[in-house]
Amino acid sequence: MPELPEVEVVRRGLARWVLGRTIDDVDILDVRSIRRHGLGAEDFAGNLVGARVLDVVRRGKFLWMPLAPPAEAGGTATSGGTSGVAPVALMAHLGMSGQLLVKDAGLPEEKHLRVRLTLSAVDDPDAGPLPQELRFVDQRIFGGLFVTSMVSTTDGHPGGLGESPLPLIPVEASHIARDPLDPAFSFDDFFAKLRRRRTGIKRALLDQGLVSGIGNIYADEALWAAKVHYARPTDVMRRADALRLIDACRDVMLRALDAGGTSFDSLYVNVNGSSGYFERSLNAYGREGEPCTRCAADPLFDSLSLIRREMFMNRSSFSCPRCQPKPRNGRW
DNA sequence: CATTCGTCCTGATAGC
DNA sequence: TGCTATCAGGACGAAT
Repeated sequence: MPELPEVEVVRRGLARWVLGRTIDDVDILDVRSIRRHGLGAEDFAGNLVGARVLDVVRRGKFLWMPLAPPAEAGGTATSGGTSGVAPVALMAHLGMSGQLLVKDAGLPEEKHLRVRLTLSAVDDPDAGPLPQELRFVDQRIFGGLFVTSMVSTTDGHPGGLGESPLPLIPVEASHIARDPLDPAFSFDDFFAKLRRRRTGIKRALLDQGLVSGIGNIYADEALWAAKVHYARPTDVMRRADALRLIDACRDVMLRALDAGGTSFDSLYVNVNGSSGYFERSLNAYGREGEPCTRCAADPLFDSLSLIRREMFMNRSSFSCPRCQPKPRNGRW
C-alpha cells in the first residue's frame, strides 16, 4: 500500500535506472491502467516513443518523469525548435497495488503486468548493460500511467522531493499540497488551512489538498505517536498539537523511508523488486487487540490499552483507547 | 466554496 | 466443494 515513503523509494530507484534514457517502445497490455490518459492508447504511446526521461519527481504519492519530447513532435509544433511545446511528463500513481519494476527484457511477464516501456540500450561502465524494460504492474488497477502537460507551481518552487530544477508540475498534481518532507512545506500554511476546516483530524491528514503523502497507515501511526484521537475537530486544534502531529508524520515517514518502505504482502515491491520491512515497527495499524506498546510499559496497564479497530471513512482506524481517548462533549 | 459519499478494481478469506 | 459476501483503500467526480 504505497504511501509517501514507498513512492519515494520507487522514485529513487527510477532516478538510478531510468534517468536520461529514451523510450523506444510502449506496450499496453491493459488499457484500464492508462484510463486517466483521456486521448487513448495511441496518443499515450505516441507521446512516449522517442521521448527522453529528464528527471524523476514526486509530490505526495504522485510520481512523474518530465520528458524531452520525440524529436519529430517538437519539430512539428515549433519548426524553430524554441520552447513553444508545452513541457510534458509521464505521470504515475501506484494506487493500492501498483509497482514500477525495472527488468531485463525476456524475463517472464508478471501476472498483473499492465504496461511495458522498452528503454534505450545503455552499457553502463560499472553496471554493464542496464535492464531495458520499465514495467507497470498493478493488481487492483487503482493506479495508472498517463502523459500530461506541466504548468507553473503556484509558489514558484520546484515540484516535490526530486529536486526538479524547474518550478513546473503536472496539471493533475497542481492541486496536491506539499508533503511534510518537502523542503517547501509550510507548517503555517497547513495550520491556517487546517483551522478553517470543520472536520476530524484524520480526515484532514488524508486530504491530499491539505497535506500530501499520508495514507491510512501513516495517518494512524502519526496519530498514535502524537497521542491524538482521529475525530479531534480541526477548527479548534491547538497549534502545538498540530505541530506535534506533523512532526510525527515526518518522523514515521522518515523511519519508513530508512527501512525502504512498508510492505504487508508481496503487493508492494520497490523498483528493483525487493520488499520493504517497516511493518515490523508499526505501533497501531493492523494491531487490533494487541497491547499498546507505549501503555504496556506503564504500571497502570490494563485491558483499556489494547489497540482498538473502528470503521471510519469506510476504512479501518487503529488507535489506543487509553492514550488516544475520544473527545467528550466535543471538548478536549 | 467545503464536505461527504459512491465508484473504480482484484483476490484473499470467511461463512454458509 | 463451491458459491457468495466482505474487506482492503487512493483519488476523483457527483451530490449535498
